[in-house]
Amino acid sequence: MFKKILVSEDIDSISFGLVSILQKNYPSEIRTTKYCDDALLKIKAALHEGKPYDLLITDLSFKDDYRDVKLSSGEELIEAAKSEQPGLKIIVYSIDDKPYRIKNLFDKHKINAFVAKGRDSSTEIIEAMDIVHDTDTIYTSPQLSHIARDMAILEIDEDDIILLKYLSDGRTQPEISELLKNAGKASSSTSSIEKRINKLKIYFKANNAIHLISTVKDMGII
Amino acid sequence: MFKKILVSEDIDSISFGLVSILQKNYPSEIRTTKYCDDALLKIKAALHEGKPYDLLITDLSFKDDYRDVKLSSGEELIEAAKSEQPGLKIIVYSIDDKPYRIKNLFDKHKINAFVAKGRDSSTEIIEAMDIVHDTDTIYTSPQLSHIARDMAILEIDEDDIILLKYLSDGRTQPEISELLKNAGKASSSTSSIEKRINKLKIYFKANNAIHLISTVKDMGII
DNA sequence: CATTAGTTTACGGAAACCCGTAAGGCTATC
DNA sequence: GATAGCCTTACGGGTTTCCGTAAACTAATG
Repeated sequence: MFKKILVSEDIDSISFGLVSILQKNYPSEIRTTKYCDDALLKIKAALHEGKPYDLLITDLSFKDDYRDVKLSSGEELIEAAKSEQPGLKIIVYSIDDKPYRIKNLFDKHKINAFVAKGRDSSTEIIEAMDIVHDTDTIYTSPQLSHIARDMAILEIDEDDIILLKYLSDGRTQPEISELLKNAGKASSSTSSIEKRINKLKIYFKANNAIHLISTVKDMGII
Repeated sequence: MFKKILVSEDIDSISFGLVSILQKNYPSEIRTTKYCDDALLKIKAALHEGKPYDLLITDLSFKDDYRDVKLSSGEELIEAAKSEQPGLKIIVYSIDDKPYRIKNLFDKHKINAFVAKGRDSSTEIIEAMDIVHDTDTIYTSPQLSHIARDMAILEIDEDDIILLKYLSDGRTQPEISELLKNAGKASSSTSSIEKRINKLKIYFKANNAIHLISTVKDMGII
């Protein structure tokens, strides 16, 4: 059983509800933070005291407000936390159920579970905690199981993402070519860019570039 | 003070947290639902019994799942609820802080308050409830006050929205022209469509159509 | 009815995008 | 080092979009 849990979630009602759910099920020590920076500080401090957290439950998106923050997203917090305390188990609790982001979380950030905010998230959180604690198996909410399938065929890379972002920023293809050349990227000719866009249009079944950007934005890829 | 409150929110942890906050402050009768359809049924039933709800607190977006639903969004629930019980006070509690949607909620759906899910939403909910109960003033979360300003200059109409949706669906301008003609819309020539797109590009400071669609999607207009 | 103002449509050239084909370059293998 | 396969780049012509200008239409006014 987890002894010391940190909850990182900015929306007060969610944080409140989440803590209630946890307390109802486990006699753990639970701390909450509303900012990623604070979460990292707490993790560091606990590590220093020799009483480290053994589980981090975090959201992905945090609202901007008046405060200047170093870590502005769950991804950044996870990366920072892992480099401080590599063994820390991490459960992401988020509304964002876009295949690409979830895939990234498991592949790059080595999170242990992804629980989607939803009608049954309280039971899923508990399930996830049990599995993550006892085994090295990863956990995802049942309704996201289809994503495992999507993930397999999701073969778009960093460069694709960059290109899509340039397009969505209103750059023309010659402009993008220049930008990529200056960034020292390979295959930066207008021709290659055309080809890449074409590949993406086929992949996402888009009629034209506008449709493509619309689609990838809906999917949360950019 | 509100005597009978209905909370319509699909994510269990939020619903749980919200109810705790309400109970801590008011001795009201509180019911919760995870589906808009159920919320409407509860409102109808209470009305029939002669013990109607006097406040509805609802989210805007609800997750799809296995259940077939008639009302799939908060907007639809609000419209249905208002037609059943015009006097019902409504507070929207949502993460979606896009000017256009909020403007619509106040203008078309005559909601009484909009509280943004955030770090201080528990106090804001209480504030909103006090104001909405005692007066006919509308309430919005303080951090959204800038939206009142944005709202004033937000002069895009239904036809603009339709056009933007067609564009984001990958239609060409001649195709859109045909579609609008068939729908019996005025100013449906390719020329007029060009002109309208151009107006929108200027308005949203977009370099090209891709950029335009990207921008309006970010703003939650479509 | 003539004039004016505002809106819608038409048109044409320039720019950007789309799409197929082909040439050039790199690597691996025999 | 010749060959084949793969990736990148180049090029050309067709389509779509972009943008300015002008014509046609509508409605209101004197």
